[in-house]
Amino acid sequence: MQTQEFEQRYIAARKKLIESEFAFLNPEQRQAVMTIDGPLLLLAGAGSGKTTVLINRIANLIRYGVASESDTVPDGATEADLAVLEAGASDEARRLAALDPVQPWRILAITFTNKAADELKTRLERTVGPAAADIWAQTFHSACVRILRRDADRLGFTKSFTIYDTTDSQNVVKHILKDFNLDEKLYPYRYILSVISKAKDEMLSPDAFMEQAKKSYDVRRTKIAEVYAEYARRLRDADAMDFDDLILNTVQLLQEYEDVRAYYQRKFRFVLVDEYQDTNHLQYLLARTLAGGYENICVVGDDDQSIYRFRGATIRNILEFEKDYPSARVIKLEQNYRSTGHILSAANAVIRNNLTRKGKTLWTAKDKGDRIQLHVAPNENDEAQYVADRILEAFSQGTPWSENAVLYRMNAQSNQLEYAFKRRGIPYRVYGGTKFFDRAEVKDVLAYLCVIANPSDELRLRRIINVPVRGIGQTSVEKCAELAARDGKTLYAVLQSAEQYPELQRAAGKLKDFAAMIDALRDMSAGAPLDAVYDALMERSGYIRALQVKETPENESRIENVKELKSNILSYIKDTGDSSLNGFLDEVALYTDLDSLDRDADCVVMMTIHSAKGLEFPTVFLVGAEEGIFPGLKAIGEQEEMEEERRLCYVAITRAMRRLFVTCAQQRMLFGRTSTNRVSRFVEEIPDGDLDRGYVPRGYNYSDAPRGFTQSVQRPQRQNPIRPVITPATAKAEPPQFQKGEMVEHRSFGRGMIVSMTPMGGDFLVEIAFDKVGTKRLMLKAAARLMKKL
DNA sequence: CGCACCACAATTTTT
DNA sequence: TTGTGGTGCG
Repeated sequence: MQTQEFEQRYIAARKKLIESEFAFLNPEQRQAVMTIDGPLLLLAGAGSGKTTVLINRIANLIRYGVASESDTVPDGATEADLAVLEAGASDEARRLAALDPVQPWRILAITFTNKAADELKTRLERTVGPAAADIWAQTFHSACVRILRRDADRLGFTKSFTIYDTTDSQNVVKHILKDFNLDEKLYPYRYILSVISKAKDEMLSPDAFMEQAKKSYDVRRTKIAEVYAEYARRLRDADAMDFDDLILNTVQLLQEYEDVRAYYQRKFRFVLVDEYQDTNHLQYLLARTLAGGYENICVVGDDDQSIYRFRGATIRNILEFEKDYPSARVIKLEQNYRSTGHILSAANAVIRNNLTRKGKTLWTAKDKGDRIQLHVAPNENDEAQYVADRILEAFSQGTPWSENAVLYRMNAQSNQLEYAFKRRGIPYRVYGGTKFFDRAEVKDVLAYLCVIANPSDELRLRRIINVPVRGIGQTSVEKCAELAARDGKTLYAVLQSAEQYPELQRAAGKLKDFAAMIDALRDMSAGAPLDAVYDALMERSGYIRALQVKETPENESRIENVKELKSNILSYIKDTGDSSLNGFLDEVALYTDLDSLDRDADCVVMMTIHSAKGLEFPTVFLVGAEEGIFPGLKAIGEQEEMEEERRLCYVAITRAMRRLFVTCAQQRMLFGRTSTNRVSRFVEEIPDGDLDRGYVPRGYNYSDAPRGFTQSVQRPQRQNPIRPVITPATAKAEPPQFQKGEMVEHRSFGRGMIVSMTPMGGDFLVEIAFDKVGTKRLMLKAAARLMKKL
């Protein structure tokens, strides 16, 4: 018999034990980890350790189940048990503390990026061990694919439907515009896609959208409705879904099919959503529906970091979470572990100017650190030089290149910086450039694989039907398409039975051969592992052979890329243990960022502020802080847009751990036009105490400053003493594996000779004369792993 | 059919 | 200014 006193002591001891397990967290973090039941909104400021909380919350669920909040005492509990619990941490005590532990497969943790999902998985693995493998830690899109692969046939797709990426969607729309004879000026495909995307977000079917458009008597909108309908039809015919469809169709599947909904709602006892401020309406619905069984939904977000409004993200989701879930509990994480005082104070001051926000103020236990350094350069060229100089200066004092990040509003701003870095031999890497999977040759091979998996995929079929050239011209393809339309077959089906069509007599043989090749590869893919299918594809299609015919450097790099794809396949098989074609294609379709930020390479990092979200760097350069650039022209005079820009600025500032430089140019040439800009209002919003304005030329708003002055001469001395400079000679320099005069083979630049080698910091600056791409200056440490001696 | 040249447009973009 | 996409010619 358990007395009331016994129960209370038992519950208290149990809670104390769990608390001690998470003693390394701060009180708010710990509270978040130990809050179990019902909806929970976690307002997590930048750098407040939200991923840590997410991980440990899951760990708590798996280890202790609902124990940290429950007032239930297990039936058979004895005095002896209590004694063990009260004695504190031991394996036995931990076992006793657990109450209804949550099975890992009943936890769904949704993120936005693959990077975030991967990080979550890796850290979960480290914290909870092998159990991590069963947790659904996925992106919105990959979770939807997983759900749809089971039941897509109920929606009229096959289970091996294809995923269209943005480029595919664009191509479909472009084709439709052409077929409909619509003027591209009046109907830009980008705009149309954004309208379609918005319609999907509101769950408006093409019919419903059309009805709405007709009611508005808007001719243009009515036309767009027709395009939308045709777009939907074509994707359906191709057995394809675009990114929005993945979410939309999942929501529809769950809404329309009681049994499917019940299955997932019973399955997911706990749902966690990361970056909740970036969810759009559909994603909100999805999360809400999936969590509909137990309503144990925990969302983590920061309204101040919502920067994807233009993509449909609505800050409403986070601002009104408490309305959506009246029983919701709210916990704010306001202690920042990333940035020093001045930086944080500046971030707070800037964001405070926004009206639409929940309101929270970050604080730090760190000291004030350096003030934010402002630099007003006469033009964008000097601005870039200033940045390069500061980085070089830091490097000579022992700071690795990779501790520096340069953030800008637009990709177009990176050029001048690249130029300045190249001239000084500063190794850098630009993120957000052309991605591996966007290369034409890679897309070709992937198109082959897509067609093998899904012959209805006409878009991709058309792409490769004559690549490499096999004598199937435009005319033949169009004729086939007409026949397909006439007989209500797919284009591919016409190819397969080409000999039956007298219209095709001349091309029939080639068409049939092509279809036979794809068919054979499909048969093979049913049994053989993917890498073998790839080899067979290369052999039978002659893709690489065709590239080898002409020995140009471009073709060589194309061959490299195609082969690189095979190593991607191999590592996919190795990582997942899955060697199916469909699995790999899903991965590729949803993975935009495979060559993601690798920490090994010691390079200065350059990217847009958008791509920097979620990252941190010891030193950050925020460049182009000018009215018209940041905030952008389009935001000036628009309240909501301006607030989004300000949030973007908040994100930028809070990326910096120890040092933040803000730069702007009085005159800037952008898109071939020179303009004179004032310093960004966001800079003016930073309190004087946190900002070192450096040297400000008289009348800095205008273009009358003397040209060609250099900042270092005219700027007053910094207040903080500059650390002694380590001369390159005294820095620890490893003996180089390479020597002057040697011939080397570089992975991207090819064959070359080392012309010079200059010690610099703990590294060497090498100059290599390449046969094909001319002389390049590289930092040896970074380059060495890409080179071998010849 | 492939390549060269010219016009045109250019926030941001997790999937 | 730079990159891309479309057109026209060899």
